[in-house]
Amino acid sequence: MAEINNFIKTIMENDLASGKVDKILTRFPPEPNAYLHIGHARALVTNFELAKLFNGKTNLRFDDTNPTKEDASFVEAIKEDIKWLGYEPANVFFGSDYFDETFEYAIKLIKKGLAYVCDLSPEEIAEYRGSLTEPGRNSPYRDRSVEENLQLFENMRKGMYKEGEKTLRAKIDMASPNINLRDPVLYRIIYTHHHRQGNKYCLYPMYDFAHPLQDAIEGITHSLCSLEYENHRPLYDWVIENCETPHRPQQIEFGRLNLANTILSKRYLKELVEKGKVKGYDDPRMPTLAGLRRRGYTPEAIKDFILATGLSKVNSTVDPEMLEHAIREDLKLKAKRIMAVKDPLKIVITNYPEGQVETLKALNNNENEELGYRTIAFSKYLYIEKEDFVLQKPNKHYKRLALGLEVRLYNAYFIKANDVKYDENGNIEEVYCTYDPETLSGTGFNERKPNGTIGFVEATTAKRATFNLFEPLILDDKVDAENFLERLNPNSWIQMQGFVENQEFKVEDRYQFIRDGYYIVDKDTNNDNLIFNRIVPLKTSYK
RNA sequence: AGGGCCAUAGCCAAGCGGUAAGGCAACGGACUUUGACUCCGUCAUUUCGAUAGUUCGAAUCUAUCUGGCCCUGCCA
Repeated sequence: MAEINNFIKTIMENDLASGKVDKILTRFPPEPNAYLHIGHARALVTNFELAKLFNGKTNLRFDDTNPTKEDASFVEAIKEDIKWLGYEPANVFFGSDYFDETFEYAIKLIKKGLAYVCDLSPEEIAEYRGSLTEPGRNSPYRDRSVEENLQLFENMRKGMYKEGEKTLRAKIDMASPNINLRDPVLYRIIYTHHHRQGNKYCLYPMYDFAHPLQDAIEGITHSLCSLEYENHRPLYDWVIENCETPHRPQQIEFGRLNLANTILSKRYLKELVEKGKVKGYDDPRMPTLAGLRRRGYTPEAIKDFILATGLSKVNSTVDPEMLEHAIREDLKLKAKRIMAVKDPLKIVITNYPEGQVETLKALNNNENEELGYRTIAFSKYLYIEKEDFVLQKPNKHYKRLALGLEVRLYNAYFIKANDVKYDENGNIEEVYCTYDPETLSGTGFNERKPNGTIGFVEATTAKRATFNLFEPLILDDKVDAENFLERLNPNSWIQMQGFVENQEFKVEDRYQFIRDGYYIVDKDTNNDNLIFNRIVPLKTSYK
């Protein structure tokens, strides 16, 4: 696996060396309101790998402070993705389990005169906040006494007010150039059933108040988050400072990861699913971890990809080629090479005895002999890929079959194409070839060079199979989120019916089909319905 | 425009005052029972967004400028 090296690692090294911290404790804090996607994998892998590097630990913490957006089903999906990647959180916590403790800290702020109950409506709060260029004005409720605030806050907790009627606000600075510091709301009233707490609370802390406290309570040393929270760090620090938490975590921001030509935002992934443009969050075309898993990506490939792309203080848009490279690299030595024909063309070996089926020994992976051998069939009747035959060699770079040319059938013999038979529509129906028994693979035959090597399957023993090929959902270079639905690739899922050699296939086994790509046996596969999903095509370079 | 952050090749990304790592992609070539893999080679020196300065020496320090991202939810 690639080595982890980034500015956060340096910060941790320094903090450890200076004695600022004596162990590393990170946390991965998803809000349970969406499926994890490849972009989230950066935060996930970074938090776990960095902690692991320093023999530290990582907590999984569901940031569930807004019951109107969250759902328990996402909790399970997120847990499963993390487990799939091979990470085991030291603890699984829920931000909402700290509500009582968080509440006590709010009381403390009120007593210190640093928080007050405000009766302004949402519109009024916005108006009083000022603008980017103009300072805000103090709320008329800013100077309520500590006693009155305490009483009102208690009433809020008891459910004596309607939603939106009152908030608890921090008393900081309405003239701050950082708008997050203009008396931010700490608590709001919400009467919605919470996925974990039920109807126990009607008072919910805002992210800006809850998050630093959650980090402090758990003893998080380095709280990693994305760039857009940089403006919130002064508030994060204010909360930690003024709540006088025993432990003081530090927030560090890094750039988000995007994939070129891929839409990653929650809102749009949700739209794809809800409008039926894909078959669900685990549709193999989706950039979700569930989708990539279904597609056949391995956890190792995902992790390698994340580490290979690194991270810095810029939001990066990485070329999907890098992800594809990671999965090819991982499967290279692991996947057996077998033969399949997605679009069959029948071959008749005219000098091969009718009715005879020969068994040949084939190496499972020419780069890794440990994967052993299997047997494949050969006879007078074979299938090859339609695109591997043309009547006449089109150019000197063409390395496949044509009339008068000889090619090697992978794992088998040289065959030479002599004639073709057309059907009533004028399409090529069969190709008549002769084979040379001297040229069997593995015998070291070296008298002449064939015009390339192609795959084949023996026709009488072959298994029928369905091949699913996937193209990016969106092909444009610039993904305009506003009207992406209209520009979805109509051919993003291509299905082909063909044949594979006669082997036993288990669900989720991965193979390399010679001269084509890496495939996984789909979970819907059964005895009479073999389904292969193409994980990624092989690299090709036609000249 | 008030504030914050960022800027190194087509895409990522090291570098932290001593003379531009690495990966992906691309391009030559060798090898080959996969046009794959592997191997060899090329790929920033009017060079680190631009300009000016400090210094024996600057991608690294300073100033100014330019460009990009984020911030006016009782979202996270």
